[in-house]
Amino acid sequence: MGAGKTTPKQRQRAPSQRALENRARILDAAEQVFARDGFDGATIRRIAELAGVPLGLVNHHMGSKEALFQTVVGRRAEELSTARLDALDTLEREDGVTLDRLLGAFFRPYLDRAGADAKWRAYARLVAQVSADPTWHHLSETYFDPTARRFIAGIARLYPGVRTADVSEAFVYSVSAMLAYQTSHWRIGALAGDTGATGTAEALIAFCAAGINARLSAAMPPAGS
Amino acid sequence: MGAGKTTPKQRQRAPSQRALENRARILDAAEQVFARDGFDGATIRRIAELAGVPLGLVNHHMGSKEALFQTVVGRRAEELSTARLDALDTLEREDGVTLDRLLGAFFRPYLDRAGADAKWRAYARLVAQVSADPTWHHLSETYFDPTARRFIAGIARLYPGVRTADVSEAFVYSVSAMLAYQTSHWRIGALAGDTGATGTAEALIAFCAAGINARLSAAMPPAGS
DNA sequence: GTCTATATGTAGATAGAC
DNA sequence: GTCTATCTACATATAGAC
Repeated sequence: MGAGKTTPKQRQRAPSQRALENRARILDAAEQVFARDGFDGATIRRIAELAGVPLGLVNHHMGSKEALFQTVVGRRAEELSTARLDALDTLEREDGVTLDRLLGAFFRPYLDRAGADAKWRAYARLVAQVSADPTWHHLSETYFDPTARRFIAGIARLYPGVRTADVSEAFVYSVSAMLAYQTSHWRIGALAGDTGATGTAEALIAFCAAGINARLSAAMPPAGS
Repeated sequence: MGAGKTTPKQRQRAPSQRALENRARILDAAEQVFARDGFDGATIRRIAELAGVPLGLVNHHMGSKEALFQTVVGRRAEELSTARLDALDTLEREDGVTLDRLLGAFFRPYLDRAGADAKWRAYARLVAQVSADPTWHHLSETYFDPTARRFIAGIARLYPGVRTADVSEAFVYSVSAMLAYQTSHWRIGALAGDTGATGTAEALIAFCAAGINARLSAAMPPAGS
């Protein structure tokens, strides 16, 4: 196996800084295009064009369109899950779990990032697509469900005797509200004549905490009876 | 202009019962395919195949793919808006407006139909697509916003002095919760280990009414301050 | 009104030069 | 590793026979 002359131990492949840069540019561009046009509406050509790389590089670095989508989603989902679980761990370690704080631990890692970075705002549209489309259920299972189950269990502990299905329902309502603000704030503006700013973390937490509490506190009869 | 022999006054076009049937079958098939695959993922070919009509008939009867989508959405949206506004009119005429009843007037016309008919369940996925995608904002403006504004005004009247933007925000959260149940109940099942039934109208109203009340009652400082 | 055949464009993916 | 040229498939839409 011929050793390189200038860099002795470089047996197989050099990372090549340009390759890494191109990879990152493709991921960023794909995120933007997938968020705007949806998975089916997006084209590899637009992604390559926006990234400023030749068309062939996209498939070369990322594989199929579907694999690229999963990579794009997974990259941010993993950062987010880590932050959320860290916040939850801290709460539980300090024995300070309340519904408000628990929702804050789930919402704020995303809302903080979305407030500061347009790339994270685009990510909400990706998640909304995955959540609404059973085709992507394996992505939900891999990236979202394990974290969601920890928070659902945390909420259930606050309401002894409650059914997990009811907690899951209320939790999905809450997540949908968070996503709805990110994906539909253009519609909120259209519906409201005034221009008051909306969408603070506090407003969202107030809405969801009250909703969850009402849904789980009430002696609501099982749906079937 | 030769008059027909057998049917004298048939100057321009007969409705032709088969044509009407084909039109209806195409609309139903389109609704199903658009709901399952999304606008971009759907193909005219699948729609024609599912409807059992030749490919050319779809464009002939419905025009472009985009026009077909709008027809599909509009058909149900108009029935729904009528039912919702009727219920609201009745409430206001009888001076019996409460937040719970108002949400019931908005939610029940849809939930009743969705509970009885799979076609209405598919419609939720169409609405979710329209709501999440600014590309379709003209559809929202035409079919959804006028009705939504009436309900937002009704809620605002219950909370004197509240900002319309805040009511709109809480209303969009609520609608998203309704849509989320229809589009993501597969995920609720996956998240909950148990199999308890969920998704009653009462559960949804309890969640949203409490959330809206908390969001609008609290002396929440404007987001900017 | 109904249906077949096809025009025209564009998609994802890849083979092979550099 | 990078990039160009291209293969193959399938999309919407329509022209024109019946």
